[in-house]
Amino acid sequence: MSGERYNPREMEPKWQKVWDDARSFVSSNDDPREPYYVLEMFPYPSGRIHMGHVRNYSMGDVVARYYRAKGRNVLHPMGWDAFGLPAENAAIERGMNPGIWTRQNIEAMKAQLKSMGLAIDWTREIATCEPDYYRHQQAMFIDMLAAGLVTRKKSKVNWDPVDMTVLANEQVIDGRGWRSGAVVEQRELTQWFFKISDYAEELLEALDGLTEWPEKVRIMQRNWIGKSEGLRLLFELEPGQTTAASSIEVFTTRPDTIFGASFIALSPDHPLTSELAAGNPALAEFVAECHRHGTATETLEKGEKLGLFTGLRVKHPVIEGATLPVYVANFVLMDYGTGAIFGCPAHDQRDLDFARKYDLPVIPVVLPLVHTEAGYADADPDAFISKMASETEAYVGPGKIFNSGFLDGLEIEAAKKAIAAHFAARKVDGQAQGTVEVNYRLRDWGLSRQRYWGAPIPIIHCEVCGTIPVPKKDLPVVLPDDVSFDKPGNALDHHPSWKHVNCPQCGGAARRETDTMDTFVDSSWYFARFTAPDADTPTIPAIADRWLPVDQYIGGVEHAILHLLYSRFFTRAMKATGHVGLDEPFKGLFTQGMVTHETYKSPAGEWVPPTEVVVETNGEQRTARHIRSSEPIAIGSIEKMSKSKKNVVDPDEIVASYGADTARWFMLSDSPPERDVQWTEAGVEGASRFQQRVWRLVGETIDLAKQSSDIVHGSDDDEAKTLRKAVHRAVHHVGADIEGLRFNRAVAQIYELTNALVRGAGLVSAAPAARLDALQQGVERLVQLIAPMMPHLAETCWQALGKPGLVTDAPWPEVDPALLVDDTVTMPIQVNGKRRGEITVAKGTPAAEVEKLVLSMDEIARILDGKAPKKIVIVPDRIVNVVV
RNA sequence: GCGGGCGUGGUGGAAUGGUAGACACACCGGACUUAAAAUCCGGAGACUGUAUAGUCGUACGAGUUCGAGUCUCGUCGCCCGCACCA
Repeated sequence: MSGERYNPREMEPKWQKVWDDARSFVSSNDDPREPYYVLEMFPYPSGRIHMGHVRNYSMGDVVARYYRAKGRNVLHPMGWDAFGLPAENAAIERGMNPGIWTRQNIEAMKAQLKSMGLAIDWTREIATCEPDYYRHQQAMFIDMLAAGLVTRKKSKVNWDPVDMTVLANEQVIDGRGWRSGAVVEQRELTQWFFKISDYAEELLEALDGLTEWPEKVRIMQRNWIGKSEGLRLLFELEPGQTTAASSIEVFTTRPDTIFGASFIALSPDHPLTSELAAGNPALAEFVAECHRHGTATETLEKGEKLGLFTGLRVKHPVIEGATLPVYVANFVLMDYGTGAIFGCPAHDQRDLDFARKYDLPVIPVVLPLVHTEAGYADADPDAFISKMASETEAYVGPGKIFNSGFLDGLEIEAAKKAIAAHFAARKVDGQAQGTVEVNYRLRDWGLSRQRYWGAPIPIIHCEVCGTIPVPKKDLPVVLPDDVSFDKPGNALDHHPSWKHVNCPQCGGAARRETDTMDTFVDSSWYFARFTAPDADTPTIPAIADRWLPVDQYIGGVEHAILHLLYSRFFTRAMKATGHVGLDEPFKGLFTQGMVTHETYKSPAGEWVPPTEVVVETNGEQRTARHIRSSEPIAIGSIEKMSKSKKNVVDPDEIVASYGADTARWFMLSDSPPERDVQWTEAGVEGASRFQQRVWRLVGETIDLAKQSSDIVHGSDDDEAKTLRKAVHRAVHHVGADIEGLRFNRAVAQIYELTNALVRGAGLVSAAPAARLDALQQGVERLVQLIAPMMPHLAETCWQALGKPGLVTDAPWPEVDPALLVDDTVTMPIQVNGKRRGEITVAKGTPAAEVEKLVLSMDEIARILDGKAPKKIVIVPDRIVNVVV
């Protein structure tokens, strides 16, 4: 049988059918074995899989197949994140119904995924656009509403005045609508929110427990939640002003710099600003100006600070008789803190920029430490004050408070405490002037989308009864199929009859909510639905709790914040409403890198796809030309595969020409999985060659066994022993590397083992009785090691070797610990830290004996040249270092 | 600006503080072949014209250590995330 090439095109569909028929990857909720849940982020059904999917699902599949072999009850499901804008765009551009378009895409992508030979339990497949899925989401929304986890409030949206539609943030490009090009306006709509901010502290604290998450993702979430501790502080208005208000409340994290305050600034959206603008045309114009610039990126990037004096003045809270001017400033945000600040220019960069522009006082109150010959010392106050008088950089470092009355001499933290106590004891408008407060950057999660293709929010608006949830017995609220997209705006809203219903409470005429849910809601619980995909309730809590949390979740970093944070919140909300019994959905998280490719450009400057380019290597030189026209092609930089740069490689074509195993193997080899991988023709060729190499090795082994069918196996000779050791080492390391998701290292181990086995096969004929058994066993183990990565090849080899059953069902090989250790060890010998030789001794040789041996060595004596060693460091079994 | 990460041969990358460059790709040489492909064997960090020898070498500069790619400090460069959050 040797000499015959392995044909993946023939074998891959064959084995896929065998696994299907045997229901190999269907997992049972009743299986008593220890569960293991591995999940890759489910795809949006765009219609075609891309190399990023291949990489993502290859990794998950290795984990799934490995833990199956280790005897765990593995859950490895797949579904579709099927709601979202592209379906509506297809409807508008091609006149296709979003549902039909989406379901066609799902079928096409499913076929592609199946051709990869993934160990997926397809019986649990779910698509978020199906009423069977979103009815449960609607039910949970109602539960969460009842539990006080949902609220309704006004919020701004991006409004495209030409298309008459609400735009998502990513549809706003440089302040204009992506389709119409019209300048986008901000409009206020009443929308639904999940009260995720109520969980800010808990979501923050629980991050510490997610030890199997990348540190990077945890930091990103921590920053996103953005906890800060500060003081709410009331500033009394001077009497006789143009407003009825008597005070302004600000939030600050630097109350210690209060003696350095030189102005108050209000957000353009502050209620007091609106009140004042009503009687002040210049201010009204300024506020309008700020709104126009609000979305324009140039303003943000330049960061120009603009403000307008309101004419109001407040009393300085700690300097008797002093007052501060009140400005409206473009850089003050309404939705953080109180929408008003006090400015201390000396110690805040923004405030300093503002002060320089409007010529406001700069009063230093924190004295930095300076480095002197004697060490660190306080800076000279007068010198610092005169330096700051013309300085353009604020001092934000540590130091001692000065220039600040009763705070003088305190460190910053102590001063914060002292000033907080001071203001807590004083009263303004009958309340404490200052209150310590913790603030979070995290806002509530607005889930309303003015879109057709999403899960309907199950609410009915009644003129009489108000906002009424749809009774659970009436769920699901199903999207109508007969919609048209010829009018701009929300097709659901335009539907002639859908929204007209009777109020479930009073029976009178009422109106359905026509907003649908953010698709992030869909993806915030699908992992739980997989545990009981046919249940009549959203979950079966006992079953969900047995599988969850997901042991290993794998996906792109682009979801590091929103999807993962929302899922963490939603799991808590599901717990609060009795749908699961746990807080954290994902125990282990892994974020894989992107797939990149070289870019190519024609002389005309157009991007050229790799399929139309021939790359030629001439020594060190690489040149490219067009496959048809032969015109020279410029080889450009390596970029993430994207349609716009045309540097994409279609997985279908790779599977058709090289087979799924080759694509999978290449995705796993070489590059560490968390880093970007570069797709290269040479790399794929190499993967394909390795596949053939394994196949030849198997064939050769079978031939050797046939030729030696009459020999009696004797005991191992040294070659056989060496081979067995190599095998056990490889089994050990590959297992550990897969568990640690170091697939590239697992691959390297397998290469090494293959090299050893090929060499071993060449040595069998000389002594078959002593060596054949070791080879055969080694090749069998090799097949098992590659099975999680190249499962089709592995099955073919397994069968050829005459092994019963499927390698997919074979238990992971056991490691004999005795074969992992050598009885001798080679220790390098260093002289003054430089390697000068080595010595091979029995393992565990005592240091004293090693020292004697080393000093008696000629080469060492030569290097020492008669000098006596000052010290000899010996780490047993590791290294010798002679210090002269 | 703030936060995080990274910097190792021609390339992707290995290396619990202990022999730097495993493994692979590309390259070069040889074998087989009429020839090519495929395959097999071998070479290879740089420099010292030779190499069983030596020197240098993990972005750069210091430091800790018997010993540093790995730890500490500083500099430079690249990448990512957040970005007027008071």
